[in-house]
Amino acid sequence: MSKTTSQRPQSGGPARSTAAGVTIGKLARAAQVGVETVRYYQRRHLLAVPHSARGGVRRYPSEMVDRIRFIKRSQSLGFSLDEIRELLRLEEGGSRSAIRKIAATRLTNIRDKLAALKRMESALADLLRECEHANSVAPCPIITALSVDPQDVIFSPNVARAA
Amino acid sequence: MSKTTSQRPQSGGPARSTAAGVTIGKLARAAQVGVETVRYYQRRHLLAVPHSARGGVRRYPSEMVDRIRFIKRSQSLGFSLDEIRELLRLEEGGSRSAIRKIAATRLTNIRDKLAALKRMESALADLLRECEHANSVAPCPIITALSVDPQDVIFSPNVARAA
DNA sequence: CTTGACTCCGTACCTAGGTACGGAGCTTAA
DNA sequence: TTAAGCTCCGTACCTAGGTACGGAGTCAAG
Repeated sequence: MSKTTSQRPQSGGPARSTAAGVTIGKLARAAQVGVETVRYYQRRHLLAVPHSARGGVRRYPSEMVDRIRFIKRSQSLGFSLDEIRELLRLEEGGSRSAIRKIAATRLTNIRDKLAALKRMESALADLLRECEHANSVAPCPIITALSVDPQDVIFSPNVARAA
Repeated sequence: MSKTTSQRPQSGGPARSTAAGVTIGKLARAAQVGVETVRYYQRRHLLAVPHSARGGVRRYPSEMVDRIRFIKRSQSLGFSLDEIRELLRLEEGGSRSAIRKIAATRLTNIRDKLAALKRMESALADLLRECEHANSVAPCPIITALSVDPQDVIFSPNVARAA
């Protein structure tokens, strides 16, 4: 549809010719990402750079939209771009166990972060509750806890900034 | 204690004189951070830079160790350096409500992250379980889910990379 | 008075995942 | 043919919280 100029929602302009495939701008719009993001994925080797057909403007197969969506969905599950590159490599025909291994590693990492965040959440919630119920002349319990408190209770060291 | 050279555990060297206070290296060691980290906190205005007593080497009051520990404990509860700067400013005499507001904001943020991580965790755990129980000839359920799946179920968009 | 350890200061680098800029060239509608 | 709008490519910038480097100065002990 819309080979000629008939309706085109997003900022129309010259972007197609008779050649097969779409230009990078159209690809990016279709995948709901920025052109710069597509180029970034190319630099990170998540997307191939098609051979430019003499002259310079490259044409992308429309399946590449699916590949970008794959990337985005994978990110939403917490995978890093490096992991997603592996997943894409394994996508067709790769061993299930390799895929599971990547997923399992990421799952462990997510659970670690979850545990760290839960500790923060409960410590902070406790302090906040304490502060709301403490009498007004006493020093703020939040500040007090942060000020000296060598007691563990609050945290095990170096759990906050774990990747 | 230990005004003279009597025992010094960590890599001795010239670091004190008759002047009051400690040098940056001693301060950093006492607070369990790197010298560069102390300087970084100075640049970020979490720590004051003492006037250098003619000649160049600055002397730090030992209370500054407590200040650095305050920063570290605050970080372990999830506060950003900007927030910690505020907390330090409010530490003595600041309004409790201002302190509570900072803590409450951070708590909300932590809970948001927690919710996002939980969604990731359960989606990923489900897929992994599915994959382990699926028969071997079928395509990997993880890949399948990432490949097309326009159905929501897995995620609400843009929840992954929230700050 | 030399030597070694430290300090001072500015600057660059790191992770992760992009975003932004800018000049040059291509494409196509008018 | 010209102008708009795109593409190409390299490079710099962003967040957050540091870490690393390197030259010059200082300080104290031997």
